[in-house]
Amino acid sequence: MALQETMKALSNPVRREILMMLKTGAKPAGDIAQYFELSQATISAHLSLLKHADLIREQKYKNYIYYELNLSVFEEATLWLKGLTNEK
Amino acid sequence: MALQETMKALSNPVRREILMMLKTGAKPAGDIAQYFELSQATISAHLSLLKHADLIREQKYKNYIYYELNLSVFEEATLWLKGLTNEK
DNA sequence: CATCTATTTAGAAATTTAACGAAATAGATT
DNA sequence: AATCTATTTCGTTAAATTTCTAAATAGATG
Repeated sequence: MALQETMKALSNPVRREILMMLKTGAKPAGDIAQYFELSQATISAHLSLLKHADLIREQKYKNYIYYELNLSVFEEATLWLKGLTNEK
Repeated sequence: MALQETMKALSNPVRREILMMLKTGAKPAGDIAQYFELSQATISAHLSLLKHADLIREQKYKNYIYYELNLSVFEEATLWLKGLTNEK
């Protein structure tokens, strides 16, 4: 089930912050890494996980790999939470 | 930050299922444990984590400890997701 | 085509998480 | 008070996660 991957991906604060960064638009991996006090490799691993969870997509341009939000997949997580809080 | 605890708690499938179980009303720990093929001790640990994340509350009655959803805290998680999906 | 540059992959260490059985606790019930 | 019952706590183990450095790759650029 995809929900598990989504929730797992969202459970890490670095990954959540990456997602927040991408709210304002696609960014190359290097820009993202620079923002954190973590190695490029570590950020790359987080990006890979987010990508596998389908929360972000990559798009190559020139020498760079731009990452951008894939909003549609958040729906499922939102719905799960709603299902809990709403209807009786 | 509370969001971290909330997200961490929600990242585990057993804990999410426990929350779903509690949708229909408060249940004693034993009833919850019986539903899973996991030891009482393991379920107790999950309940403890959910309690610390403030997603559930306990309520003692007779010999039992009933657990129930504490819906208000889900709001924060919902809002975080909304903040991501809604307007830039 | 040789070499930068951006990024990923590999391998390893440290930490966290999830699980168990056994022992402890706390509250009813007899 | 003694005992039963529901649940937690303890100590341990196995697996997963997060991080690092170093090496590999893949595309531009000169």
